[in-house]
Amino acid sequence: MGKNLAKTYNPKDFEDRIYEMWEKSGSFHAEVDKNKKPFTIVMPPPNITGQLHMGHALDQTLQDVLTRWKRMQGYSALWLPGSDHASIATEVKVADKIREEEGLEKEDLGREEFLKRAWAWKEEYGGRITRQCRRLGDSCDWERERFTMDEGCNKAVRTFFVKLYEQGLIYRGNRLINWCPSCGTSLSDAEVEHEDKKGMYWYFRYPAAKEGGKDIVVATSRPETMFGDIAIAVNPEDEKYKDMVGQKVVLPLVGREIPVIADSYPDPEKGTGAVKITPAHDPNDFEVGKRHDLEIISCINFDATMNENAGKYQGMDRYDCRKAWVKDLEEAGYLVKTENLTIPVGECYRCGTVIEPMLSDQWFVKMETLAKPAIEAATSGKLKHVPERFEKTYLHWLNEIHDWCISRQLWWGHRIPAWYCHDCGEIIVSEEDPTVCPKCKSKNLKQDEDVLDTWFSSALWPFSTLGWPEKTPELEYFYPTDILVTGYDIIFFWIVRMVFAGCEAMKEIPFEKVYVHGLVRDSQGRKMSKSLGNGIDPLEEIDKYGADALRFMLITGITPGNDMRYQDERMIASRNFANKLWNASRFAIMNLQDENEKFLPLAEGIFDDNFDISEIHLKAPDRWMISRLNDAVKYVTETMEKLDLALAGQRVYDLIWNEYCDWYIELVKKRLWSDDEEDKKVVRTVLVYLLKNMLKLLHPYMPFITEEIWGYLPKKDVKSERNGYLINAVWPAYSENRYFQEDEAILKAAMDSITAIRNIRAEANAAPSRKLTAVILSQGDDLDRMKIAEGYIKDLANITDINFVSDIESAPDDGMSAVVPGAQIFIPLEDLVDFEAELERLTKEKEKLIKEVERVEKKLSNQGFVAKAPEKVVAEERAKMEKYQKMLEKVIVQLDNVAKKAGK
RNA sequence: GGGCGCUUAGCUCAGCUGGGAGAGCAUCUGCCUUACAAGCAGGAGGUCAUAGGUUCGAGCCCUAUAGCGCCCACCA
Repeated sequence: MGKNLAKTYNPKDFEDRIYEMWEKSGSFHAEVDKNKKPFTIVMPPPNITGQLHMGHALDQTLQDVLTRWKRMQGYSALWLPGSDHASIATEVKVADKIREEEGLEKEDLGREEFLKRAWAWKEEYGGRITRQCRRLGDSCDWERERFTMDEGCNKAVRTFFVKLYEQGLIYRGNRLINWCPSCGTSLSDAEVEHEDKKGMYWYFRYPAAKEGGKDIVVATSRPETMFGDIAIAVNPEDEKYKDMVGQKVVLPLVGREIPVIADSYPDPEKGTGAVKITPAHDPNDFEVGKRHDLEIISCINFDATMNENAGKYQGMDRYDCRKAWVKDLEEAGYLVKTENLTIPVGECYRCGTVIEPMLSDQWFVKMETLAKPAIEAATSGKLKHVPERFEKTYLHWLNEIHDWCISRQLWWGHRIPAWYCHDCGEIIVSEEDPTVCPKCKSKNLKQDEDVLDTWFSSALWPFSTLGWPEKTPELEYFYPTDILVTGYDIIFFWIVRMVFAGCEAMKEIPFEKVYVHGLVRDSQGRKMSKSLGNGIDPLEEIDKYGADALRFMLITGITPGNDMRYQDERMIASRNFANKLWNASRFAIMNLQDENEKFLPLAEGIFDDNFDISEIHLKAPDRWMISRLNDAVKYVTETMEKLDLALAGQRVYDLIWNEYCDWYIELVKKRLWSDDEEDKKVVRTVLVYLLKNMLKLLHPYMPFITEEIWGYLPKKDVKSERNGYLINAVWPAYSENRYFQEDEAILKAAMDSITAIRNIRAEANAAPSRKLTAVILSQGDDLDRMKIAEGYIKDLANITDINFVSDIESAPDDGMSAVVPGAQIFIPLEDLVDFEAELERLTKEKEKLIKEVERVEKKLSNQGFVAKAPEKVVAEERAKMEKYQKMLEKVIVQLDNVAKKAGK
C-alpha cells in the first residue's frame, strides 16, 4: 500500500471506475434481511421517451443521498429503479417515427404491428435514461429494475382493475369527458391544463318562437356549440326572465325551437343572466340537461370538425366554423354585441391542443369511496408531507375530486381487461382472457379496444414493483416504503393516486413521507424547456465538473419545496470544494507515508472497533477539531433526519473547508514537521480519524470523490467498515465523550487572537514574513487559555515572543492593539505605525464598544427583561456587560497613548 | 373565484421551535507561504418590502398593504 492521489483533481479519472466497482461488488443490492431494518424508496419511473434532464438529476440525487445515508446507517436500503411506458408520449413518438421513416399512419399498420414497433422502440431507447442515471452515481438496485408494462406490473394492473370492478368502484359509462382531438383520446381532469386566453363573448339574440313573445339574449364564448343547444336556462329568482320560463325561443338560422327553463345554475349577474344549454359540449350544461331530462345533441366530431347537426358547416374545423357562423349570424342581425375578455381554456398537457368536452363511452374509477382513506391518511398524520404546506394541495385535490376517466383511445398501454359478448351483450371483466361468455356460452367475445391511463399503472408502483399481487417476502419486508421523493408538479397525477391505490390494495399507505421538491430553473429563473432551448444537460455538466460537483450544487442549492436556479458559478464553487477536499486529503496522505510511500505507524488499536480517539495523547487543536467533527456528526444526522439536506451539506462543507483545512491543517503542520515521533504519530492518527469520518459524512453528497480518497487511506478489515468500501462504511455517531468544551474555548481564543494580529499586520502593512512580538493582556480563565494557545498564536500569526500581563498598567502604551473577547493584544510596531490611522481605528473600536455597552445596559436596566427573560439569557447579557466594559477601559487607555504619540 | 409561495449584502439565496443577521459569487487590499491560485490572509458591503400589532425582546409570530410568481377552478 501507499501511493498518493494525483496532483490535480480530475473526476473523469475515476468516476466510471468507481461506479463499476460499486455495482460489481453488489453494494447497490438490497436483500430481505431480518437482522436489518428496511429502508425503501421507489424511484419515480422516468418516461422511456425521455432524456435525463436537470429535474431528474435533482430528484434522483435527493433519493441517492437518502439511500446512501441509510445504507451506511445499517439499513437494508432499497432504492428501486424503473421506467414508465408513458402511454400517450410514447405512442405519439413512435407514430411520428413511423410517419417520418415509412410515411405511414399507425392505422395503416394496425394495432399488432404498431405495438411491435413500439416494443422495439422501447428496447432501443427505453434504457437510455437508466443508463444516464449511472453517471450521476445513483446507487439503485438494478437487479430489481422494473418497467410499468412488464409482466408483473401488467398482472398487478389487471388484478387491481378487476378488484375495483367487482366492488363497483370501476364502471363504464356514457359521460362527458375531456377529449384531445389531436391525440385522439380522452384525458383525465389532471391531464388538462387551464390557461387564461384572450377570448370573446358574443351576445346573440334568440328570437321568440311565437308572435308577441320576448326575445332572449345569450352570451357565449363558443358560438360553434350552438348547434347543440337544447334549451336556454335562467335562474328562477331572476326577475328579468321570470315570465319567460316555459316559453320557447328559436335557435337563430337553425330554426329549431328550444324551451326556456328555470335552473339554479345561471348566475343573474353573469353575462345576460341567461345561459344556452349544450349538454354535449359543456360539463355544466350536461348536469343541467340531466336534471331536466333533456335530449343531448352533439355537433362536434372527435376530430374537432363539425358534424351533420351543424348543417352546412358540417366537415369544417370547429374554429373555422366559429368564424363563418358568427359572420352569418351577424349578417342576419342576430349578433347584439361582443365583449373582449380572457377566458380560461383547457388544453391537453401533452400537445397543448384545446380540449373538447365530449360525450363518450369510457371507463371510470369512482373516487368518493377511494378518496376517503387517502384523506384520512393525511389528516391523521400518518402520511406526512415535507414541507407540510403541500398537504393542503394534496387534500384540496382529494376533496374536489371527480370520477377518474381511465380509458384511453390508444394502443400503447395496458389494455383494459374487459370483453364484450357479441351475442348477449354481457360485459366480462377478468384477469385472464375468457374464451366463452359465462352467460350465453358464446365464443363471440371481443376485448375492449382501449388502454388504461398511464397513471393507473403508476399508481400501483410502490407495491407492484415488490411483487403484488403475489405475497412476496419483498412486499412483506419493504412495504410500505419510507419516503417518496418527487416534484410538486405531479402531486395530483401520482402521489394522490398511489396513496388511494395503496390504501385499497394493501390496506396501508404506500409511504410515510412525501418529500416534495421544486423545479430547477435557468439562471434567469425561467423554467427549462425544449422550446426555449434553455435546458442544461446534466451529462454535459458532469463532463465539465464531475458528478459530485453537480450533486453537491443541486442538493445544497435547494430549500425544501422551493424552486432553485441553476447557476454556473455555484457549479464551479462545488467543483472547487471537491478540489479542496482532494488537496487536503493529498496533504494528509502525504504525511501518513514515508519517502518510500509506506505507511508510517499510527496509534495502537486505531483499527479496532472499540478504539477511542480521545484516549491517545491529544493536544488542544486535536481535541478542538475532534469536537467540531463530533458536533458536525450530530448536526448533520439530525438535519438529514428532518430532510433538510441542504443545511446538512453546508455544515459538511464548513467542517471540511473552514474548520479542517483553514485551521486544523495549519495548526498541525509544525507538529508534523517536528522530530517528536510520538506526537507525530498522534497527529497522523488524528488525521486518519478525521479524514475517515469527514469522508463518511460527505459520502452521500459526493460519493465518487469520497470513495476514491477512501481507497488511499490505510485500512484493515474491520467491522465498522463492512466490506471495505466507503459506500458500505458505518455512519459516524455522536458521543458526549468527544465534546471538548474547554478546548473549544482555547481554540476560540487562539483563532480570535490570530485573526486580530493578522488584521493589525495588514493594517500596518507589515509583511507577513516580518517577525513581531506581542503583549497579551488578560486575566483568569481567559489568561490561562491564552497561555495554552501561545504556541499556536506564534506559529500562525508569525509572532516570535508573547508577553502575558494581567493588569493594564503593565501593558505597553505604544504600538497597535486589538481587542478580542477575553483579551487585549498589543503589537509594538512603532516604525510602521501610522498614528493617525491607528487613532482612527481605535476611535472606531471605541465607538463600537460604547454602542455595545449602551445596548446591553439598556437591556439590563429593563425590568421586564430581567424579570421575564430566561435566566440563562440574562446571565449571558451580564457577562457581556462586564466584558465590554473591561474592553472599553482598555481601549480608552490605548487611545490616550496613541494620541500622545501622534502628538495630540 | 379559491389556495400557496416569495420580497434579507451588488447578484443568487440560507437563516431550526422569537434572544446581537450568514454563505457562494462579485468587489477592495496583500500574498505564486513546500496540500490546494479551482488557492491563502485581511477588509468593505444589510433601517431583513411597507404599515400596524403581540412580546422584556421580532428577519422569525399576528393583521393589513404593495410588488413578483405558482397552483387549483365546470371556458354563459
